Amino acid sequence: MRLREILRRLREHFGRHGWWPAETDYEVILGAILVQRTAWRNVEKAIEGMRGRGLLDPKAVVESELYRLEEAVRSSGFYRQKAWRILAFTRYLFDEYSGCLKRLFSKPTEELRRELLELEGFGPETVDSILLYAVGRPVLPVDAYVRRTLERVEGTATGRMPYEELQSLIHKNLKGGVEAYRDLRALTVMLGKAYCRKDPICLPCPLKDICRYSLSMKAGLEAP
DNA sequence: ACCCAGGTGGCCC
DNA sequence: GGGCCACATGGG
Repeated sequence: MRLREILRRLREHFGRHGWWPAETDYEVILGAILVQRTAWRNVEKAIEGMRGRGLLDPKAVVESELYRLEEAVRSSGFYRQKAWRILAFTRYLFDEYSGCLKRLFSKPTEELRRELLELEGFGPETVDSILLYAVGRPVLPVDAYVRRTLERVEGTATGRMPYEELQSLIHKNLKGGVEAYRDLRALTVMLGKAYCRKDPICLPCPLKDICRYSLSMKAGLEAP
């Protein structure tokens, strides 16, 4: 897998961008839940909905009524499940860790990962996003953008591997630690958005000449 | 009136 | 392991 090369080109093209758009660790967790199968612009509204109701703080959330949380996050879609998942996680945080994220985060990566995966609505991508962007562990969330990028550069056999299998293959082939994984995740998202067919931007796609496959235009890896 | 977006869980074979 | 479905809103 040419992950080093992919990352090098993306960094050269977009600059370093180890982002997660959030002010606090708790907000990263909220965003990771709210963004499930949803466009980020709708998540922003939901976060603002929570901010407007004073709900960006775990203490406020755990004392809040479910319906109030639901109306706050309505714009993110699947709002009933998401409100419940946020409330259930926050209750668990208070029941098990006195509401202290630092205490939860102090566990070893594998143990913490297994524990978070037990929570309702915390699948592998949500958990790994939290591990990478809130806890700061070298774990790559394998999202749709990473998959589509690898499908085109390396082929569908790679892009469609089961989650854990693909993730460990990536971990084996890219050792740059937290910074590398944050950049790879962020920059593949930026690539997908920048080269979406509907986007008017017309620059050469930084990966075009190393793509073995171009399936559909949908993921946007075709240069315009 | 479609189709899609930075998933997850349940059910089926 | 893989295929299908519900979950729901906002934008193109």
